[in-house]
Amino acid sequence: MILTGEEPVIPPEFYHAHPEQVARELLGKVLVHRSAYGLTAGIIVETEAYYQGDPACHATRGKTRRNASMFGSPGHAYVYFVYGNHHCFNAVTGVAGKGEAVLVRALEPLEGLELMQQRRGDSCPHRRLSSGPGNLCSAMAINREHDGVSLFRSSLFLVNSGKEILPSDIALTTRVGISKGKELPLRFYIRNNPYVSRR
DNA sequence: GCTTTGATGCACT
DNA sequence: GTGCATCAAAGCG
Repeated sequence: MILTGEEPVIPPEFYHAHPEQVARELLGKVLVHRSAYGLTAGIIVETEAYYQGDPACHATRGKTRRNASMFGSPGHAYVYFVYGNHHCFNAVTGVAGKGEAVLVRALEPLEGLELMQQRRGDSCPHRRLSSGPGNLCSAMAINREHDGVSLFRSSLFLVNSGKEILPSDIALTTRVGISKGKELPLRFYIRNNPYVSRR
């Protein structure tokens, strides 16, 4: 599949739903970044939901400078820096003020492959270009400058691919890398997709 | 202030 | 499978 540039941008209303639903529906959608150096895009193949009251959710202990954009309008980005090395990209969902979001964990590279490779380094195998939340931010050049930006009218946005993901193709598991709420099944990925970060 | 920990990834065994 | 780089927030006092 190749982007024509005519794909409809996903409207803000799409994000006005429970993060669990958005996490499921984001699979198969395309994340696009028009940077100064060129365009990169990938199909979302792995997501995790973080909701109000969820012990693993960054918003659970209240609003801080770091997580402030989580409490903003749905359809905006929440990007944070973690482990001193990596950025993680989320789409804010639900209702403004609640602090709910969907973490995008892996993309199937679609456009700007050379640029992604350049950003990730020559030794990075194709399969790992944008597999894992830190890797995908690196490949897409997503960083804290994107924290809080609109996902429907900025250079970072989502479009419909027209590709339909069947419920039977979606796997549901527990989330990766958390210590609280680890038993909750809130991770979604496209079954048998080679770009998913972990089985 | 000072310590701990984290929604990670990579090199190495 | 294990160890560790690296640092900003959060938690504590």
